[in-house]
Amino acid sequence: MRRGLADHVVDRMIRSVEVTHPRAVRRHVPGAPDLIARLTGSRIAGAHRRGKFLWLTFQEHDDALMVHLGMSGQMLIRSSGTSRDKHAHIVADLGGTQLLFVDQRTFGGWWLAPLTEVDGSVVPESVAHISRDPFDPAFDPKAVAVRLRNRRSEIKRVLLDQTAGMSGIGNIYADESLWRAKIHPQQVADELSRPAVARVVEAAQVVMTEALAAGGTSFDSLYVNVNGSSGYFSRSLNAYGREGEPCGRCGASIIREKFTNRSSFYCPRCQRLR
DNA sequence: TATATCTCCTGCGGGC
DNA sequence: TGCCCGCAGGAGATAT
Repeated sequence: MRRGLADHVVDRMIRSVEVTHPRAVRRHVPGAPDLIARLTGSRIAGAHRRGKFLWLTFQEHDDALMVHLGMSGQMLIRSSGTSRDKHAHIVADLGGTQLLFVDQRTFGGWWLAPLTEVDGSVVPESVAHISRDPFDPAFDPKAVAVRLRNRRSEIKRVLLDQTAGMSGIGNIYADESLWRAKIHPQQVADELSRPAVARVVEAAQVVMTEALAAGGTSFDSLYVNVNGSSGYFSRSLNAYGREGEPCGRCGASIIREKFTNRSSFYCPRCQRLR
């Protein structure tokens, strides 16, 4: 999505902004009128990302437009005059084209945040606490493995914690990474061996690289790029969503278990709790 | 201070 | 057919 935005919106000026759902801008504390006023007339300078956080920078000022897609958010490019999507909560007119923020479940949103320097990188303040993701040039797998292994919590919880050492991993990629590394999701991180944690980090890098190459993981029309096309990584999933199906490695039936208001999928034979 | 749980939300599918 | 319930899940707030 970041790449798509870089291709379609960089160097474009925001001519007007319309906010039709207050929840979409709830993280912009001064409110929708302030967000609209500060974006209008701004020319987009760049599109950036860390983990699941996306932001646009501008030529005129040092505030970044933060974008988080939550579960169902989309950033879509449409020709002006195209019929409005029911869940298009924010529309930015770029002159001839529109940048839409569409979000069915309203977990995502837009807000402005000042840029700041953290650990040698310039990022929005909202991202200062978020760990680097595996595609960050400064991502250090060995240092990340040490940080993860310091946590006395289940390894899957640690992977989902965006501040724990590595960001960008959600429920799907956590299950896929742990399947690949042959680690049980409930294994406590600080009870894992150094090689085992290193294996998890490496597996996460591989899983996310493959997913990125496939355009992301899509199960339905909610997961699309800026042009509305879906990713195809879901066809490559080994554990997530495969309850009762044979493990591609050993043939055992994939198990689904409740995990903090969501589900974990894993192979009971390859991923034993030790 | 570290870790765990709750909450927000909408559309869909299943059960009755 | 219509109603109700559970489920999906990211991240901040709140609780332990």
